[in-house]
Amino acid sequence: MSRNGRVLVAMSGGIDSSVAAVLLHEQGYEVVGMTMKTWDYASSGGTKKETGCCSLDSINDARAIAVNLGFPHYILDIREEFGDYVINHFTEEYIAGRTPNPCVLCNTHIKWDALLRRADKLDCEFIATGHYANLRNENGRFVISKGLDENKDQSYALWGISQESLSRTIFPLGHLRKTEIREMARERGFHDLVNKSESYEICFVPDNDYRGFLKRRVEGLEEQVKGGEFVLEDGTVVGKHEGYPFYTIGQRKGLGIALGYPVFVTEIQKDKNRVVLGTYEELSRDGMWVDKLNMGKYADLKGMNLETVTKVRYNDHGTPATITQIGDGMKVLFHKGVNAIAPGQAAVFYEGNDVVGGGWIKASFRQEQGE
RNA sequence: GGCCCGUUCGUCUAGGGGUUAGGACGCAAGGUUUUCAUCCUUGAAACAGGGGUUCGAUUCCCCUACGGGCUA
Repeated sequence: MSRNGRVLVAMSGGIDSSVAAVLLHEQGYEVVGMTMKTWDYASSGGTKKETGCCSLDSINDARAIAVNLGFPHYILDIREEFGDYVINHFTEEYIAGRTPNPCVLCNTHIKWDALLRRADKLDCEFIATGHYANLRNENGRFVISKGLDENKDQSYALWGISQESLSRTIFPLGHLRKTEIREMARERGFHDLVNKSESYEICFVPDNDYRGFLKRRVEGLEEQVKGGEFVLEDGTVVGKHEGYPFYTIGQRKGLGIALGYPVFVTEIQKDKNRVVLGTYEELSRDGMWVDKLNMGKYADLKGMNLETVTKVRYNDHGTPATITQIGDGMKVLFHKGVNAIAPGQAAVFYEGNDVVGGGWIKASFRQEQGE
């Protein structure tokens, strides 16, 4: 029955990873299911019941699929390593005045490593996830490319995974559309999955209130930073804020500032505890510096320019940009202005549908200030 | 102390004897989204108070309160 080998499938309990497991099973892989527990909801202080990927319900949902199809299912407890690395990084970044992306960080440094280690113990050659992305081997490189379903494409979240990890990874859903996934689940009688609402919050912030989480987690933070000033780009003070860590560049909602026109956070000045506000036009930047690169399609771009479409956020459509590798960092020059570049978020470079690589945004600049 | 002007959603305002009192920003709720955000849709929300005139007053008139201009 193991025509294709053994594969460890990361199952969150949601429809996507469940269908991924089902498909691999039907394709003749010897499937082993694995649900990761990254966080204990009891300790995050929220009052809402568990809804995320690590809840008891989710684990049971994943297990039910495994039982139904007759393959083994395990729970992988990575609370310790996840908490130390991802959550500490998360709070440190906000305190540093940046905007972290814990999901990408987890994929890059925790999830794949943890899965592969467990895969080794269970004699699995491969691991698989329910991400909407494709993967191919070309010129000795493993190249991630966008999922077929443009609206669901998740390649952005995967830029940080090492070549070595990718060499053992399968994305069974990359060539499918969400509507097809739903249809497959329905055909196979998994009606609960079809109706299950998807969870979008950070897995360790189940009530979706990251500000509350930060306040609970960092002793004295709230008192220390509250009462800073909102200023316009010309320095005019227009109000008081809750503290610089509670804002992100590009943010509009929750400022409580009514000037007659919409204003956005354009800059966070940590040292002065100031949050700079500006118009939509004032959010625009011409380029940025990206570091901690992980290259995908090409091993190295040193000494050459590459035309790409670069995303600065998960949900960004991407903007044409010329990228130039300088040392271990990348200089990105956009062909037109890009709004709301937030240091701490990930930048991902695309060539067509292929992920060239990515890194963490260090700083953005306007043309006259660049170079 | 005399003579003028102003007071409309939380904010800035449009309007003007019969209007569902309009808009922008803010706020709230949904939608989109494995981060934070953005974006989209919908919603709640006001005529300073008291008297008149009138079929009818937020609008016209008169007082009271709070704000701006020449004069002793």
